[in-house]
Amino acid sequence: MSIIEELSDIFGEAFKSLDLPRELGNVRTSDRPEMAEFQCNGAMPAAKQAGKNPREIAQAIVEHVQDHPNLKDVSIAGPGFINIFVTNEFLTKYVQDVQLPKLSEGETVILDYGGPNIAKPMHVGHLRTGIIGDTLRRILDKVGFHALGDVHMGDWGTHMGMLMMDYIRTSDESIVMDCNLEDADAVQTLFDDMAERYPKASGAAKENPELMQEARAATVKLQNKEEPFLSMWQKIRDVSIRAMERNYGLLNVRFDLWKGEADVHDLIAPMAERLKQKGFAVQDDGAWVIPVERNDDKKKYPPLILYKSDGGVMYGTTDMATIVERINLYDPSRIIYIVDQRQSLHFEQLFRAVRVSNIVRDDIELTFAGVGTMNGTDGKPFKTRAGGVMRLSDMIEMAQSKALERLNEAHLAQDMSEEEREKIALQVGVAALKFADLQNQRHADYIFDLDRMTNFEGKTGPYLLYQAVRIKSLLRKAAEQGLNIADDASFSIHEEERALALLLTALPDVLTLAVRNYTPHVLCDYVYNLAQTFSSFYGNCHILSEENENVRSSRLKLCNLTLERLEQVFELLGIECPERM
RNA sequence: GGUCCCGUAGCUCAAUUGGAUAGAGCAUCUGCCUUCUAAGCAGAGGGUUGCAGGUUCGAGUCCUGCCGGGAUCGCCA
Repeated sequence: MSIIEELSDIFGEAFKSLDLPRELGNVRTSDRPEMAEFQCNGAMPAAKQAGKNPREIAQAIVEHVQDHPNLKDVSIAGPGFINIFVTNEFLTKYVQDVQLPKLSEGETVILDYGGPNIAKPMHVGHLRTGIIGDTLRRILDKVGFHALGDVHMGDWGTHMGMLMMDYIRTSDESIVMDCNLEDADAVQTLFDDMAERYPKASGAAKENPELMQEARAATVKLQNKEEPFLSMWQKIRDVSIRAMERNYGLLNVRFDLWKGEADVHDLIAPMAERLKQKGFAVQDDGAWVIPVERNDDKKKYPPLILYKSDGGVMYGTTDMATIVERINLYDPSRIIYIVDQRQSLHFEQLFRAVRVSNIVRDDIELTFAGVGTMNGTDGKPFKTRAGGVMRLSDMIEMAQSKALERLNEAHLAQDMSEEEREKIALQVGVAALKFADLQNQRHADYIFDLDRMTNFEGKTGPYLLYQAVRIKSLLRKAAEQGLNIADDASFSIHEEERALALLLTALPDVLTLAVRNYTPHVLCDYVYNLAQTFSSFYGNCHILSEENENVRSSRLKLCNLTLERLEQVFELLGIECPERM
């Protein structure tokens, strides 16, 4: 139980004793620290329901909880706010025993937050869905779900046909086939070659109908598992996965499932047959579609296209088949799509289609967790200075080298080897990149400014790492000097440490909030707040030189607990923290 | 034209889902390094929450109508 939950219980009981709903007793942290540590606002809605004066109800509640041993002071303010201060003993207990919420008994949740196409370099567009999705996966896993991240790559479309035909036409199949997957350099060379070829092949096919025809034919042969297409495709896929693993790895973004559209190819025909037989799919303009209109739609709603009029399938079809596969293999209670907000219509169609056709039971929750577009400082979709699409690997490299520059300027990590410093620079750069992104609300568009992000001052990833490293350094010094850290019995919280102590207890409720709305940014807010409050404490209270043994050992304990909490959140955000810098 | 999203300090973003005096960072200004890492700390200035109504004890948040920006609207993904 969290401190908020226990307080809510106390006040919930009080409301219940007045024949009012328990929920009115819900307590929250106060946004007015000088007036209260916690507050309960239930008296006002209660007054509305009961037709009474809110202050009278508040008064009754206060009288009911007046002598509770955990509460130091309870008072009424304004129209009926109940302001709460807790006792030191109560706070001390919770500071030392922060339990993360248990929101599931191991239900399976599938998160879909990848989507890169094979044979194409990853670009900045993959950054946001990747890190938000990965963080949500970590959060859900932490609170008791069995969370599975699926990369769901695009590996089965006409773009494969175009690329393969290009190799065949230039008699360069061997470049693909002879590549040794164990040789990192060879893999990189082939990947670069594909990255260069694909846009050319694609452009040529768009202009020349004959080439397009060839590419389509090759794609069909691939889908029929014919050689040499199948082997070639497998090689291209393997090499691409290596590249994805590298990029995602640098960002600490992990997946449990490396599946792609190809994995569900064989499920499509039987699924479509069933849909036709049962009448869920109908013919329209030569295409097979699933109508998904509803009576309360204000405007006619476009159907999901199952088969195009030329017999080909669309991404809605593969997405449906993917849902079929996921239900068959993993029996999830939720599927969450962390994808670009601009696809909201597509997913609404998809969800309606699988519901009306009874592919998905009512008790399975399908969620479209759309993410906003990443724009440049001009407010338009993010581009490089030259106007092109920025590769993800280039962006990570820029963040790293900027971090290295700043480390040198600030005279940090100067006593280390160059290799160590490089590693720290990567950790700092990635922290900057991820935190800059994760702290924004998920669904809104946001402006991505590399210069601002790599400034490393204020509300940034590097600030967080800096605070954590400072604590580590302090604790090392304390250990060297043989100083004691307070144990449970001797630990006490003093006035100037109270704000920090209160924050240390707040993580469970923040986590619950992040899960409820799938919004990791509340965690960023929390961790920054904690780091800043610690920094203020650190500036105001000297620790190692404190002469009062009890005060010193208790402060060391607070340092320990703060570090623990910071590292817990870093883990959830997929941010690595160095030992020293 | 329909639908969806957005509009909060000079800039970039928050605001615990309807709560008290709308908070942070950057930028600007003032202090603080012979004591634990100054990527820091303490403080100041900066707001008609796009506009106009409505709902109620109470609105940045909900409703209606405007204005402005973006996305999207069947055979691409």
